[in-house]
Amino acid sequence: METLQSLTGTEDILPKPQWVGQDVKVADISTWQRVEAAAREIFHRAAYREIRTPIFEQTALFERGIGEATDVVGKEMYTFKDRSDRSLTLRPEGTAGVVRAFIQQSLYAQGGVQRLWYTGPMFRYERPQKGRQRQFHQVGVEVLGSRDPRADVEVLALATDLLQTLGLRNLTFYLNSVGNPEDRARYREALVAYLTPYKDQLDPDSQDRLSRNPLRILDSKDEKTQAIAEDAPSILDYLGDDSRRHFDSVQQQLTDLGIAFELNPRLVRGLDYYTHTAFEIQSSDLGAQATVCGGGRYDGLVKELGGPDTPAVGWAIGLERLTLLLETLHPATAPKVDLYVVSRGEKAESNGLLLAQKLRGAGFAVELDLSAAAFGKQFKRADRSGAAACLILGDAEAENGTVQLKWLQSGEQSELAQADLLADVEGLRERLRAARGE
RNA sequence: GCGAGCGUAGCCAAGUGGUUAAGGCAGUGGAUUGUGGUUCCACCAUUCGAGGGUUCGAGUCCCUUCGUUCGCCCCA
Repeated sequence: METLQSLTGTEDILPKPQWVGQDVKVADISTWQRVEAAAREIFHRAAYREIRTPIFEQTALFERGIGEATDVVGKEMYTFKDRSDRSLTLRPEGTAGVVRAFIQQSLYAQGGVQRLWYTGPMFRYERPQKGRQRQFHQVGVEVLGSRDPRADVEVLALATDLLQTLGLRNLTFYLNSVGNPEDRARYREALVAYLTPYKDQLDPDSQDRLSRNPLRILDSKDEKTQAIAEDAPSILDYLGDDSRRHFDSVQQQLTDLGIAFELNPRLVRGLDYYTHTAFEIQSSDLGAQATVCGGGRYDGLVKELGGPDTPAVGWAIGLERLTLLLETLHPATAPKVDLYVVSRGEKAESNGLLLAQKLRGAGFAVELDLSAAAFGKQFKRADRSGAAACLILGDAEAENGTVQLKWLQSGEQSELAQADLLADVEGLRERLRAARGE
C-alpha cells in the first residue's frame, strides 16, 4: 500500500491535542499564533504596515536581486517552467519581492519613508536539519527611503523588542559594517593579499572561495582556517569616511537605547545586496543553524532592480527557529472552550444546536456534542474538552424550554429557563470567569 | 550536493535469524440505556515505512527507494 506523504523538508502544524496521552509528533499551532500576534502588535506600534507579495515570481527577480553568484541562487532555488514556458521561482526570501512591489506599484511616489512588514513561507532546496526546512517561514521588516542611521537602529530595536517580548534567552546580537561597494572592493583586495600565502593551509572549501568570495572565508568553521582568519585585516579598517560615520552613529544610538551588541568584523552575509550595517542575532540553543534573525542595509538593491536610487534596511526572522526556542520555553496548551452542550433525543438535539448558536452569537466558545451517545459518554467528552460548564438538554428540558447548567469542577447543577440564560449572558460570563479562577 | 544515524499502532516502546509481534499511554465498546473525572472487563499491528533479494525460516541479514534525525555546505 502506498500512502501519500508530505515532501521532504515540509511540515504540518497541528492544533494541540486536548489532553496528554494524545501526543502527536508535529509542530504546534499555538506557538506560531503567539509569535504572529506579538509581531503584529510590535510592528503596529512602530507604524509599520503589512505587505503581501506573491509566493512565486519571475526567476530573474531573484537572480538579479540576490546575486547570481550566491548559494541561494546557484543551488537552492525551487525553479520550474510553467505551462507557457516561463521560468518561475518559489521565493527563497522576502526582500526581493517587496522591493519589486515597491518599484512596480510606485510606492516611492508616495514620498517619505515606507515602513513595511511581511510574513509567509519561503522555499530553498537544501537538506533539512534542525531549524532548517525546505518550506520555511519568515517574518521580516523593510524600511525603504531613508539613509539615516536611525532607520538602521529602529529596525534593529524592533527585532530585539520582538525577541524580548517573547521571552527568549541566550541570544547574542552580532553587528558589523560591510561598507559601501568601494570600501568592500579595497578590503577584498587586502584580504586576498593576506590569505594567498596561506592558501595551502586553508580547508578545500575556503581555497575555492579565495577567488570567488574571499569574505566568506572569514566565518569558516574549519579550525585551521579560523586560526589564519584570526589575524586577517578587519573590514572596519577599510571603511571610508561616510561608512565610518554611519556605522559609528548606529553603534552610538544602539548604546543609547540600551541594546547590547557584539562587534564582529568577520560577520559576512550571504546575499549580495547588503551594504553598511550587517547583523545577525544568534541563539546558543539551536545547534548548527544558530541564526534566528539576519539582516542589514541594502542601499543598492532598489536601483539594481530598476527602481529609483533608494536606500533601504531590513531583516528577517526564521519562524521555525523561533518557535523551536519558544516551545522549550513555554510548552503549548490546548485551547479550551467555555461551554459544552450535551443533548439526547431528537427534539433536544436540535434545541441544543440552536442554543449553541445563540451562545456563540453572544461571544461564548461553545462545543456541541454531535453524537447520540448515552449521557455518560457525552459527559466524558465534556470533561475532556476542558469546558468550565456543560449545558444538558433531554426530552424534558426540550419540552419545557429549560436547560440544565452543570459546573464541571464542582459538580453543581441547576435547572433554568433557556430564555433566562440568554437574557443574562453577563451573569454567565461572570460565573465562567469565577470558575476559571480569574 | 556530501557524510553519519534511525524508521515496529495516533504517541512511547520490547524484540538482535526460529515459527502466536510484549507492555504502557491514547482510542472504541461494555459494567453504567438522564450525569463526567476513579475503577474493572473486552476489543484495538494477517504485520514491523515501501519494494525486491538471501535463507528451510526475516521485524531481525543484503540491495533499492521513501521518510526522518544530526552534521558539512549555506542560511532565517
